[in-house]
Amino acid sequence: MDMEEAALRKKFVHGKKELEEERKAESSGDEDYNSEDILLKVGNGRRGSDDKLNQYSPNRKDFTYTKQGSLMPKMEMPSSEFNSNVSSSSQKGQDDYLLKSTKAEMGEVIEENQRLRMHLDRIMKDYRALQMQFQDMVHQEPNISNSTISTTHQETHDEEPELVSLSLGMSSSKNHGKEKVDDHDDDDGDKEGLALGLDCRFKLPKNQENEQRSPTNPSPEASSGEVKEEAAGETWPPQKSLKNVRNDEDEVSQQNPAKRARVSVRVRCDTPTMNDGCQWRKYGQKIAKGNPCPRAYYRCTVAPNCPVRKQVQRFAEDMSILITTYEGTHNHPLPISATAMASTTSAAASMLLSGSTTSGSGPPPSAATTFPSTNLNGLNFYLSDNSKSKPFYLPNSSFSSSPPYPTITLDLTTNPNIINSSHLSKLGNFPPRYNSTTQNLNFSSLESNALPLSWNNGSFLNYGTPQTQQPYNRNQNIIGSLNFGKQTQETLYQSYLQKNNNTNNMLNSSAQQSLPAETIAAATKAITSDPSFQSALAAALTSIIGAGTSSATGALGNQNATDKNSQNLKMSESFPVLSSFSSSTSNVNKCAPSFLNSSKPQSSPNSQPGNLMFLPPSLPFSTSSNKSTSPGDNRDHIS
DNA sequence: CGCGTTTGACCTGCGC
DNA sequence: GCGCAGGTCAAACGCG
Repeated sequence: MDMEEAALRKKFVHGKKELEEERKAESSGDEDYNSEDILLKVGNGRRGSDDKLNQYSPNRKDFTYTKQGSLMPKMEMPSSEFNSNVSSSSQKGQDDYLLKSTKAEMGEVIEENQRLRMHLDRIMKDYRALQMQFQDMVHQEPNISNSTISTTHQETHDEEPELVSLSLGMSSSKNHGKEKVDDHDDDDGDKEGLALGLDCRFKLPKNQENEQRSPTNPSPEASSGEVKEEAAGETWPPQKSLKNVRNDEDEVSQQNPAKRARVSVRVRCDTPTMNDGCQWRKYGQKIAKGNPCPRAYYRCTVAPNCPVRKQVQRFAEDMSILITTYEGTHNHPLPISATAMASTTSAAASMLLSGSTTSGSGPPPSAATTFPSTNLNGLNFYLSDNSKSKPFYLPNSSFSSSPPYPTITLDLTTNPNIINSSHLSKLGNFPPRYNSTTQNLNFSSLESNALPLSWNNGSFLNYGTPQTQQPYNRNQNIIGSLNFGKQTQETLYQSYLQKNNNTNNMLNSSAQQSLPAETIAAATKAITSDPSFQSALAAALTSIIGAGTSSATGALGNQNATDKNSQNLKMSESFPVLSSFSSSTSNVNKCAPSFLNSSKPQSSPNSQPGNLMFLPPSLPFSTSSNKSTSPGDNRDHIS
């Protein structure tokens, strides 16, 4: 008995050791991934491996993850029994049973390990091949695209804008990829394969930023490394309001007549607005046609000249849904608390622009794009066009004339039924004048229909460190809420931004205005094949989840009592990053109620959501002056 | 008193 | 040209 047990243990340990050794051998290369990283990366672009990857889902009950990412069988018996402390004869029967079952599990584990090894090898090969492929494209395309992007923008300026809807965690998909997103991994991959700039210019002085802006690529953020909430090339204010624009902004606008993209974020939020980490000043409010709820206009006040504005409006048919539309490009570094949102929205926006200006003829930057559905880091990420699946939206519905700007909507509400085109149409032109072509992107997490994302009134991610927020002390309250490695996030985001330039250039260079259907297909390709977008999205999502796992010291506050009470994900549980989005609908997306809150006892209920309630009272940077730090603070009587 | 919000007026673009 | 609607301005107002 004991000998058998010992043999089993030895066998098991041996198998485990092999895995570890293999991992070491693989990590000895240029990249320092672990198996998780590799799986994740491959998951970015290769749909074909989804099923395989799913095997690693921590959701599996018979396996658990070790810190190193290796799979360990979940032993039914206590570890003490496994340590051959089987002296008691009364337990012999039980021990026999346990040993028998353990033996069987051991065999499974060994087989599993072997399979894993094979998969790992294959994945590594695929990944490197893709990496090389993309790298080649990145190196080859920029020159061409740089010379043509300006004209491309001109040519596409009048092209019919599209509304792209991004739905996070809304549909039930079957994919359960291994969803853990490893930021470092992304960084590495970006660095090597995507040539993403990792130089952090987050605080680049504005003049330098302008210098770094490529004349051919209007996106300030993309080149300057600033966080952008809008798509590349877009500039605020609209041409009609240029009279009030600063000179530098005028220059940008004039140089970049390219269409502007808007990013609309839809969140269930009980608070007037969601706190996205930026400071906003309300400058107007208006009743929009078709929506009894007034639309509020906010201007970014982080920097005096920041052209970024946003509109906040309640959803007409569901007042609990708050729609925030961002427009413009920040000309200043953003508070860390704002980078998460910014990265997500910028990714979406750039994707939108890329897709809208890309013809379907060109090969996607990377293989593995599957239309209309793609697995993105475990997110079922599919796009539906007018002719195909229409999960939640009814494209071509009641949108009126051609919208001035392409708009991408990030739908963080959990109820797919609510958000659909018919509802949109009743928003009262919010965004205004939307048009026919509606692209739907559903970042659905498998079985989950809810996204644990919550902005906590906006800042759903807080991974910053004080050092990075020097200019924005007011927002530092967020610090301490979720610190999971700012550098990783920043790097990743920077990488995304920089890479995005390349991608856009690439896409634009090959782009000609195309038919709507083609445009949709192109957008799909662009989206699904754009590792940067995936990375950015994954980063945002990961940060959320990662934050949740970390015992967020600070709260992401800003929730009203109701939100706070809302249940939340048990972040303490092990989860695969993206797959973990399976929260009940109720959890989802109330601005405040985020799972993030769950990690934090609502110690600091703040009547003013905008005020970074997150700050421990002791923190010096909290000031009362930021009354308007976020619209949430502002008493905009929306709804 | 300073700062932010409110709100009516104004500007602009678009469709008829 | 007119009307409508979105968007912005800026004086008035309120709050701390």
